[in-house]
Amino acid sequence: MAVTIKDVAKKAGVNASTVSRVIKDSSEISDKTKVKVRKAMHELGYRRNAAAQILASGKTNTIGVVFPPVADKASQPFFMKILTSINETARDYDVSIAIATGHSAKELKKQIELQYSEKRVDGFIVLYAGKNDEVRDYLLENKVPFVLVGTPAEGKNEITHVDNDNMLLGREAVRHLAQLKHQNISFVTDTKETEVFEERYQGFKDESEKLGLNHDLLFMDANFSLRNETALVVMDDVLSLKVVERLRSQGLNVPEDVSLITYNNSIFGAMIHPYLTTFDIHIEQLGASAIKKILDLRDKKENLPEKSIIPFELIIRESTKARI
Amino acid sequence: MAVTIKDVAKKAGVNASTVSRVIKDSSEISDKTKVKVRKAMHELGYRRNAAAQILASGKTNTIGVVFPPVADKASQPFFMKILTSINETARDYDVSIAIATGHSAKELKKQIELQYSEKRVDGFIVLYAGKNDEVRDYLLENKVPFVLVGTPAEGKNEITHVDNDNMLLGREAVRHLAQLKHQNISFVTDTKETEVFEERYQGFKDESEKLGLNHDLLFMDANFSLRNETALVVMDDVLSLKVVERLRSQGLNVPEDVSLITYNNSIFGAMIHPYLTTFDIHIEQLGASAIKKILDLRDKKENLPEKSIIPFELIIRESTKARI
DNA sequence: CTGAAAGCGCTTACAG
DNA sequence: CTGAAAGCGCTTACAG
Repeated sequence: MAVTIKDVAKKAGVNASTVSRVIKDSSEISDKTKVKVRKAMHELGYRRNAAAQILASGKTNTIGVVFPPVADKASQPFFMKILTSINETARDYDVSIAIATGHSAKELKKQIELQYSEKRVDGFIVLYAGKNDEVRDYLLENKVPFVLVGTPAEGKNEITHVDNDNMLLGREAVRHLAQLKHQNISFVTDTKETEVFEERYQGFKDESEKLGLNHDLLFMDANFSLRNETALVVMDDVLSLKVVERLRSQGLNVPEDVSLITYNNSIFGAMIHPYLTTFDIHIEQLGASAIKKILDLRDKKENLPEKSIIPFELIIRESTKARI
Repeated sequence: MAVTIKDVAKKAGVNASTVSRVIKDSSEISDKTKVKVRKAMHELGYRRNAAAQILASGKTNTIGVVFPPVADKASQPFFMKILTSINETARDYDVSIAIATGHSAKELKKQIELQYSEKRVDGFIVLYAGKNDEVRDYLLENKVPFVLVGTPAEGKNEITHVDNDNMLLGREAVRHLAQLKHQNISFVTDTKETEVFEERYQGFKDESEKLGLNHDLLFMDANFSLRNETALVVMDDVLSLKVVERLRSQGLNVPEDVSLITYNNSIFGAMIHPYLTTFDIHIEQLGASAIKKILDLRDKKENLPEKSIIPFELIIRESTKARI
């Protein structure tokens, strides 16, 4: 039915193995033959059969992307954005993307175990870095190639991961606020479970102390309220929307009464006023770097785990303002 | 290396073809043999090789999901949510998901053309329904099985699609507002290009006229402002965030001065006050239904295109209020 | 530089 | 109900 390598071979007057070599642009084949074969491929509209190639070569050329086992992936633009970037970079390397989603780590583990054992994927990109994660344990134990986007709580040294410099991100936020003359600042989070939080908060603390600022940690829940802060560093811009609204309900306006700086530069930071001062963490680059890393790992170009640090960028908008 | 069908066959004392039949639970095989073979599979930890199965059977058992060619997929929780639901339903049918993303229809088309011609997917679920879409033209012309989530502007009769009843959604919004005694209402949108808009707006108009209400259409741009409206119907809850904020900047509060009802019931409708009165469009069901349809199409269980209508549900929260 | 052959791990008519 | 054989469309040592 479909045009195969054999049809091309016959038309070009060569052996099928030669066609195969031309497809992968083998340096063994003469240019003359290549031209001839390519012409035949083109005329016949040849397309390789992915399954046949995978079966014969043992390489799937597809990478699994693992989403976190939580219900609200949809509320964080991060995930859709990095998926897009991963998919688009993958295409440049001629690899496909499979996805794994689930409501629990157990479900996820089952899914990736299946994908890997049925030889559907060569490895994984894991989009979250929780503690004691069943998925990561499985991958590690079975020596499945994977890279983490984020920073693992344990095993930093055994796991290839790509992330921003979260400590520095914490420090830079403080520095921006200090430049604006703020002296009483707090860090606001809605989770203390993640490594991202810990690192950013650590950076926040270190720099605050270095600069001699009063600082504190605030948890965003029903009891959220300020003491004497004039500025806040908030974990992400979706959370910031809530914080801004809560402050307003307490009679405090951003940035007139309190400045706010946050992270991620998602669309939600520039949707309603005050537009948020935020750090762009370069999600496209995180995704692109992750796919490159996993391919290197698979091809054993890199054997040692390493951390890739993606630069960030401060976007100054309306939510931060000099204290007068 | 890995355990194959042959290993299982040898261990169970049967022929490889018998093992293959047991795997697909063929009714031809005796229960006795099935038990015996399954025991062997289990003891050896057998896993099928996906590529081999695809090559031999000609069925890929994977479906491509096509995202819209726009930059801001990430701002609409819809996409991540339906992707999750599609993936999870797909798993129940033992099918995998591939994705296609791109910045233009041309890019997308190239991608799906590749996926289909390399026999990586059996068909597609298309997540958008713009007019004059290159992707859809390609699918139609080449008789590639696909289902649309949404309603196509043209070819409603030739394309299997799943959607809510958008006309009814428009009418019901008006009805809710009418019950609350509002008489001057407007429909707010930021796009007039989509079929969803047209249908919801049509329903809005029809019902308004039927009930004798004053109605109008407002475009959300820099000039956005109300006339004498006391209530609005807004295209989605992310847009509603902007509308609420814009009104506030004009001295109008929701719901005290103007009521607002919207669609989608995303997380953003219940994140900051006023929590939005909204229609839940049952995205999980849209996704689940889409995957079932495409599999039926592939297996020719359904030959005729059909529209599946997914029910919706009104969630009353803070943004609508009786006029006094 | 190229060909002939074996093999990847399944499925599926065909035969009995 | 089960087996033997051919075949799906590639890749890759091996040989020359």
